[in-house]
Amino acid sequence: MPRAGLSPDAVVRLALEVVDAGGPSGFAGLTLAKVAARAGVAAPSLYKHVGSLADLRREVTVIAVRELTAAGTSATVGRAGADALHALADAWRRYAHAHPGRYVATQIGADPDDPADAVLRAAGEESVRTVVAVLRGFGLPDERVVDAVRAVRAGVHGFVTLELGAGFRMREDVDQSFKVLIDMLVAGVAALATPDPAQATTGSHR
Amino acid sequence: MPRAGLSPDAVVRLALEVVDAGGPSGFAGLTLAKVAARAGVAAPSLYKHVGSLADLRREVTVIAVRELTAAGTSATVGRAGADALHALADAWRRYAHAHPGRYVATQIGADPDDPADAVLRAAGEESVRTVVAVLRGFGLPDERVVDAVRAVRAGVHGFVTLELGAGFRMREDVDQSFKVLIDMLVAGVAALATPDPAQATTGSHR
DNA sequence: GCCGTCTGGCTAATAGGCGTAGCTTGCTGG
DNA sequence: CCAGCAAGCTACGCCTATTAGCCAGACGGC
Repeated sequence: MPRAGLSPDAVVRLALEVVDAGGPSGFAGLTLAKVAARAGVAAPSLYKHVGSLADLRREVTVIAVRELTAAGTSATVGRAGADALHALADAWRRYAHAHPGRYVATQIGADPDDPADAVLRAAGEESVRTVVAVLRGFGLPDERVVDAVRAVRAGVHGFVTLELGAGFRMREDVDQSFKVLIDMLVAGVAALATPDPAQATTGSHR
Repeated sequence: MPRAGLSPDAVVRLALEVVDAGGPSGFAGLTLAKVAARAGVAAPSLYKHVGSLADLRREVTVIAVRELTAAGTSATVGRAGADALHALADAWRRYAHAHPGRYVATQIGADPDDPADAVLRAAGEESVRTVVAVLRGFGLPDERVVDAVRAVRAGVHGFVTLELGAGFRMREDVDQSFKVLIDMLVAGVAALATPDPAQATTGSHR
């Protein structure tokens, strides 16, 4: 009969704890039963605060996406060009290392048709906006921006995903490999900005 | 009392059907119950042919990895350099489009310590070997090969993952964006091969 | 041709997950 | 002070995986 004093926000906070406690598979291991146990409450009681497990997962995802976005923006403030892009990529990877479960949550795509995913869609677009802002510094023609954004997202996300999934042996060299990848992306984006295809990799930005 | 005539291989075949029928989430939706239904058999009967759901998933993963490897090798035979790398990347992406469920299965990382994952580990290494072979054509110094392999894997895998996960709006331009990304990787790998950097950005620390 | 054994099915049952229904009780606004 | 709302609870239904134990068909040895 003692009230546990839960609230929707408190439940989400506990869910984040569960995700964080589970390592890279923390998001997959997020379960109402675990949240309830952490709250000291029977599982069905959670439905007074949350619509469903799917809802809870979505809320966790939104928070993770926003945190990732914030990490990117705060890392790139006052920087431009290659410097900013490196900072953005490093910030993303640091976030993934610090919160692997939340980073995995980030990978969840929003259903374009589901109204319940509207907030998540907005969060994702906000995140893309950061990348666009960083790439603006390269002076890309408008029709190439989308390609550059996708390349950067794909490269960083793919690298981090492989890394978290234990896809790499030789752990010591991973930092170096990441730097090489980002250098490739920087050079590639810079090349996209120069309409003359003869000479690539001229680091001129704008 | 009529025998269904199952066998371990037949069960795996049915599992692949379930995965294929489920689209990008087919691998996540792989369940013993579904396999049993497809086999016309009660779920516990499957244990006569398969150790557990985890075992079945691993077998599916191994097959998917081998198929992906085969797609890559057959696409690159007789090609070299940028041509081969484009062919490899395209082959991977085509495989992911043709078998999204199996491609997702491919992402499962092998546990380096689990003996049960030995076959999966071997399959993954075989796959990496294809990439190494393709990159050999660029004349990379040995100590850069690992960086190049990781960059290529990360880029292609990240792109395809985002694409399958509905991470891209404006679906029409995706092919173009992929080509741009692969061009970046090709140029980046080529730049890695030339030790004289007019502008190689091999910069700050370690 | 027959018998024994092996094996591939089955049902029953356990354990754990999500989610719903309906009850009870503590807290709070008037 | 009390009525009602809200936050707990238990009990239940349905879905998973997995184990245990039973039974009958098929096949090898004689």
